[in-house]
Amino acid sequence: MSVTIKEVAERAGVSVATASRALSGGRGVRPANRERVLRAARELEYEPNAVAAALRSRTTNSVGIVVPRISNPFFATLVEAVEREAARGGRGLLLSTSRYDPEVEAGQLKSLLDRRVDALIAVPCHSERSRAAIEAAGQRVPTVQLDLCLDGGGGSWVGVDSEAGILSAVEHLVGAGARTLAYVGSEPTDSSAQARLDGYRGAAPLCPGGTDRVLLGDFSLEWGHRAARRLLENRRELPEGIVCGNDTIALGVLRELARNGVDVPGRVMVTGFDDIPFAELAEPPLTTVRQPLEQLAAEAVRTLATRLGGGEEPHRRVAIAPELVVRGSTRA
Amino acid sequence: MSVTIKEVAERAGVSVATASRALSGGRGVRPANRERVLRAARELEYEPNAVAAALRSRTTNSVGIVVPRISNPFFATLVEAVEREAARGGRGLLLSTSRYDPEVEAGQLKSLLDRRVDALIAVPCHSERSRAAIEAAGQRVPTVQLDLCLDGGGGSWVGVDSEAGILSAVEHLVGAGARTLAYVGSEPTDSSAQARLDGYRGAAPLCPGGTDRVLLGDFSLEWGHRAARRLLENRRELPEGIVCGNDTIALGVLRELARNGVDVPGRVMVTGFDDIPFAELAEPPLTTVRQPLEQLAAEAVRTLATRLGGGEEPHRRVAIAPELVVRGSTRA
DNA sequence: GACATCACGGTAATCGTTTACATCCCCGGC
DNA sequence: GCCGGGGATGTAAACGATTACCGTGATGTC
Repeated sequence: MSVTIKEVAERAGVSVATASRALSGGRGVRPANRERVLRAARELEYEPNAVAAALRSRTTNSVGIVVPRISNPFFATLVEAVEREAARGGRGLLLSTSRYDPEVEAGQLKSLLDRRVDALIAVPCHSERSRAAIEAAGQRVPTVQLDLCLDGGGGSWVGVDSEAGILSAVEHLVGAGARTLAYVGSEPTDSSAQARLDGYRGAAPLCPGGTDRVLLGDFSLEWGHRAARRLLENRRELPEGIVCGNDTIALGVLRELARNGVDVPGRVMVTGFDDIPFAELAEPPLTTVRQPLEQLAAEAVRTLATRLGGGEEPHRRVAIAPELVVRGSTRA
Repeated sequence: MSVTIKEVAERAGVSVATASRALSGGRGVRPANRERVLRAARELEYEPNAVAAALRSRTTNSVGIVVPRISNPFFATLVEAVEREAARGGRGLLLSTSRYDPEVEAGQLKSLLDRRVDALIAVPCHSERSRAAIEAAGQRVPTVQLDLCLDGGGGSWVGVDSEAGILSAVEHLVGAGARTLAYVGSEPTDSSAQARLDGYRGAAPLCPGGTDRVLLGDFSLEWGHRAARRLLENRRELPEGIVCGNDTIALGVLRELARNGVDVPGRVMVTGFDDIPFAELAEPPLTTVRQPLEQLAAEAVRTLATRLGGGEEPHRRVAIAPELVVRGSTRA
């Protein structure tokens, strides 16, 4: 069917060994021979069979990634950055989604391992029920947890320093004059939700007034709506600053406040977390904690690369400090 | 290193051939032997090497996809749907991005072919300069163009019926009382831009008043802003309906109109195209033409599946009719 | 001139499966 | 009792590269 290295070798008048050497790097081959091989390959329109190469060399030049979903812009951007980083190193990216189901996630990981990816990047969809599969994978190939991580740590991880991010949001709100705060976030079912909540509780003392209103639901727009309605029940006690666990919640909150004629940022200031693309399109544009996605992806791939380079490195845990992006939903 | 089928066969007391047959389907193996093989595999924690299987069987059970970018929510959703569809069939998904660069796109396609994907799905980033690479790929494996397509057709394609979509938007606007229309879209550098523009021109006669204002730029928010400013220059000639080439443009237009105190939908009605997630979060929520992404993905995979099934089918071109979603930016 | 060294190139083993083909056995029909 | 057929199994040849190992000739050194 397709032309093999054997035919290239024949046409160039050398052995397959020499042809192989010439085609991959060309070290230890006389320039004249190298040229003849390359020309023969070109003339025959030779297309190397990466599968065969992978079998023999025991490396597929590919990395697998499993994320909860791609339609979430946050993960999409992350995947894009990882893809670019991988492509730069000549590696392919095998993408899977877990749909927030640990069983599916385990199956996807297994499938990726069967396909012999050189390394794995995973966003564990559950801080406990993802453990078995991810640790098993870590036994077989370099594996790094991205963004979320397993409870209790264990294995490499690259993510953002959520506590620091929330802290900067709280500092900003207090600095801008907010005397009372509330937190609207998600139940701590994953490590980010947990860390953000911890961050809020840790930063609360900075605010002299009240900070005791903590509403926990999930990371959805609807929860933002509901939480805002709850805060609006007693108009007088409406906090002057609302720290949200992510941008989606914050957009929900903003919307509900607008519907009820509450002035943002005049009466209430709102902050989000992530800096999804719509954050700056909101009305008013949302002040938020930006996730340094490019950096996260680059760091994740770098972590894997050093592990692939043969170093039996100890596990790394990298927390990158995020940056506060101030927009119209808070006063400067 | 890892356990091979040979060891499984030994433990089960059969030949590797029988072990292989038992592990894949189990047809032509006595139930007793089948059981013993499966048990041995379980006990040894055998993990099949998909690379070796792929080499011998000449099929990798994987499909490649190349899209311009994944951070675009439209493509992200598409990729997600394709991933789900592929996973359902036990196939892996190799993801690449072209970053709207035909050269990069060609390189990615070649890399995927080297990896011997069974089939390819591509969103050609340029209607002409993508041609060579995509046609070359089509020679080697079943290939389907998704969403966008090459100029002049050729090869299989699955996408949305843009003309019909724009037509339904125009009909809706006219039905809601708009007497003058304008179109804000992208220069026809890709097939969708072209089809939507054609759609507008085709539908224009439905509107008794003027429809001659056609502003062409690119598919960006900024272009939406600029185009709206241009329309606002002469306030009296502001059209009563603005048909936008996609949602991003429409959001830009909405925003600029809001800044200038124009009542939407009272004075002007606006429609988008795509139905990206933020469309319903806009203020007012955007009436738009929804792309049936799940259907597109399913249809694309189905197209490939029939081609993989051995059928030397002629090329298929499938245009799915989109659905108009009416929201607050137009009057019902 | 002898010998160690070195760069290059060829032969063949190898990676872990699938599968073509041969073999064997059992059964039923005549 | 013989033969044909079919199902289960084993043997071994692929699949298409990489690479361990060895041979060869050139070169350098003494």
